[in-house]
Amino acid sequence: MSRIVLIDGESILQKAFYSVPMMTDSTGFHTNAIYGFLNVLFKIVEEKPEYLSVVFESKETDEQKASQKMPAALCEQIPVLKDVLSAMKIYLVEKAGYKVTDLIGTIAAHSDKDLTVVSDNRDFLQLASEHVKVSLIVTGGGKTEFVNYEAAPAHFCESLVLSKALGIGEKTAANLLDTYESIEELYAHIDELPQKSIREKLEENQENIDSYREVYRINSDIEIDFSEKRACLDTGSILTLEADTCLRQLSLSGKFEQEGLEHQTPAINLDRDIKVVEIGTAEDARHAFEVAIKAGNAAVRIIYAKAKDSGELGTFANGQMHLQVDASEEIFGCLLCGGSENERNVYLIESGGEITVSFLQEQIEQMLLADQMTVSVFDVKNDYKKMVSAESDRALSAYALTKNIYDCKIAAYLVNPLKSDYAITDIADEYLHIQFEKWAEVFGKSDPASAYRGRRKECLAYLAKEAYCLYKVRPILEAALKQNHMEKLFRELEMPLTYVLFDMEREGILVKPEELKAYGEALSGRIRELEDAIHAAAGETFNINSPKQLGEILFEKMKLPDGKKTKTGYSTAAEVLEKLAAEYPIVKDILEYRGLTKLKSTYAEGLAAFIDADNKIHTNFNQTITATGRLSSTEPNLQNIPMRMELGRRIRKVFIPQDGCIFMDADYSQIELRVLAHMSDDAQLIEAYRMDEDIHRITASKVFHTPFEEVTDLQRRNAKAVNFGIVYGISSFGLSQDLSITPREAKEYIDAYFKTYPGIKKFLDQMVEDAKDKGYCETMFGRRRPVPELKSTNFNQRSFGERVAMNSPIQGTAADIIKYAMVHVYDALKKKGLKSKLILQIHDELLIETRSDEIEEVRSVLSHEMQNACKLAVDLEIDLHTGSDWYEAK
DNA sequence: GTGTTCACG
DNA sequence: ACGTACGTGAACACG
Repeated sequence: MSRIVLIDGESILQKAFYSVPMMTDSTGFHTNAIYGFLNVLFKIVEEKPEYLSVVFESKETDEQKASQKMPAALCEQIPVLKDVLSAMKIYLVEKAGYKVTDLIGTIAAHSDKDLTVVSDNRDFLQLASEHVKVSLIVTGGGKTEFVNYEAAPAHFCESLVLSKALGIGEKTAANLLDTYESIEELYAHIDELPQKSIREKLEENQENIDSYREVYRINSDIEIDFSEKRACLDTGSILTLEADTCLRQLSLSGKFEQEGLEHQTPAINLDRDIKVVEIGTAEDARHAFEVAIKAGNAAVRIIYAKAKDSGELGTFANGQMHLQVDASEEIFGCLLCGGSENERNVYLIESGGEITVSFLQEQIEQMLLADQMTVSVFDVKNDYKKMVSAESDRALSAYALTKNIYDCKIAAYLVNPLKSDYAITDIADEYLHIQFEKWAEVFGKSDPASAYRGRRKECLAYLAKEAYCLYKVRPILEAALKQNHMEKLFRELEMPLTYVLFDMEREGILVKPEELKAYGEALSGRIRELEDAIHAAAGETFNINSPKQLGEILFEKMKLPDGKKTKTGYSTAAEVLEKLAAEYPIVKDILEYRGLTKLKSTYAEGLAAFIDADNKIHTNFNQTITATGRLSSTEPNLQNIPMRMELGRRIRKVFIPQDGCIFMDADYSQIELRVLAHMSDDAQLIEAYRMDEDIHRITASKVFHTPFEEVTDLQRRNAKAVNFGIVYGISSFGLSQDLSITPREAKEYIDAYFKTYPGIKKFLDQMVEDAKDKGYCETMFGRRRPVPELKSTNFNQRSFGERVAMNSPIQGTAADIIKYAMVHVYDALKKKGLKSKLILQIHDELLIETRSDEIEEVRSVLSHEMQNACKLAVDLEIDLHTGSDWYEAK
């Protein structure tokens, strides 16, 4: 017997809210109503109804709050419940502007199946009939039960209207109607009524009766598409992995023990079940992509390597170098999951024969740019080279190029930026509960291209497993991002940015290898001198680079007054040595030696090792490393090229633009402090920025009660240090270290600062409180960082958590802003057809290799997009310079 | 692999 | 009574 169950969403949720004790997830989000609702739902599901749907009045949350005085703690649970239900693949019905009663009434009137309406609203009894069962929820004593009605009680509609209109009890109304049969009859015999009060009420409200009839009548003539097919319920799969992920985030996982609700265990053995299906003809390949596009959803893993080519050098027997040219073909293939009926059959489409490299690239690109498509990938920045044609690269914005791409690595990072690793195996384990061997466990250190050369089959089988996992995990990550309201950040910022970074890396930065070499050699002489002097002063030769040996020499043999200790011994950090430098020449030499060897090994020699055949350095920008949302740069790190000291700064002279170009460099002026001014809405700090004067001097003037013109250098320096400290999550000890003053004095500065800018104090306290409450802090754009340290019982850990809660929203918002600027600058340059290229980002700074004939256009794009990356209460100012090398442009 | 140091924002 | 400024990456020494 097939029956449609319709659940009145709001009324059940509301009932649950008031009958289940308050509970929250780890972030402080209220979950009691959701929990109660799901208990009801699962109870219904246990009965294995064939069709089930939850009906909501789709009101805006704000509207709800206003119109029904709904508590915020309940309101906030509604959208989340809807997400959970969607994840369970339960059919949600809602139509703006209509009451649930009317929606359900309409569905009931138009269905030829029997219905059950589950609600807390007695009004539904009007519908009760042979075909419509009304199930009213009754809670009490921790139990939830349903009272079923298969027929409306006698005179139900009339007594409902009467009781509402007169404000009398339903019982009283029903008794009256038992006697007089209808409201009209009642009025006809009004004089016979014994109670004076009832008579009066009847007389007063005679005109209202019809309007009450209207209000309580259940309409059945709404235009609504109710799809029985979509309501069809597969009870076995209610607890999908998406749903499980949602419930885990709500700390509700495992709280339901109803039968038939076992987790949908991925009864899958990747090695046994995932099959690589080789596609041999262009026609089959085309078909596979067509199927994927039609499904609107697929996952791909790309394998690509150039054959041994011009890059690799061989050696003749006589020692002469030569280019080793290997005739072997280009390796290019893709593993496509979602292009077949059975997702466990992963297609291998490999170049060869009639499947040419360019054909395959075209097919992939077509899928990438199709309408209504989602392509699940992993670390897509590495794949663009083969996924996007030169034409599209030239013509399309980063946003357009990435609109269909779903990079699971980026998504997993946004869900939780604190992980040390975002390998596919980690993601599969966490979100799919699927375990398989890490790449390195199978193939060691060899990259996919060389693994392919030696162990083709195994390599492809591994990539197929990855493709399958990406296919399965995408909806789960999507649900998690949706729940965290991070879809926009993902779609409109991080995904387009993947393409911007790809292009920056591909472009690289040109260097002058000979000058870099000369720079290193120039250091060597002085380094040797210092080495000799230090050894002579110590009376023995030792390794100056060994903190252990150096500590022993200085503090034991030479008996210098020891300062700080580290876990392993004496600290020889610059901070300690600087205090001794004035008195002991050897220490001064050591500091100079340290500085010079740092420049030589890390920069002169370190950078030289990364110069490619094109005389360029192609750094790697990592988008999934930092806890705050910043980028990081590796192999080599081009975000820490010396700047503060003149000698080191000269290294920047070896970074040069290509022929016909200059460098244009722009950096935000105190972006973090401006973000703080905006986020805190502190009137004083905002005003200070509107004055358009030296912010540190203004701060000094205000904090030390000194006229602006009379602020001393020391006062300004102190104010500047406090400004920095504030952004880091100030502590008196930290500030005292920085300024070499006592923590007592530091505290006085801080107190004076907060007195000057009371809004800042309030804001920072609020940030900590919010983070303690919710378990995470967030940026203006909704980027989150969990702060588990706040729960620590260890004072230091907890203090650290508090500083993180103050710093991360600021540093992270600044990171979001420059990322937006990058995407906008990139797209604007492309839209204007300019050939100048964004090549570096250094946290608050962008470097553009600017064609000499585009200087003014680029200047205008760069400054406009950086200054207008977002709207703040204060202006975003930049300093912009040009030059013929990076030293000059900065 | 971990700790120390130091380059940057 | 704790012992710190926030965020990174690379080189080097050492177990």
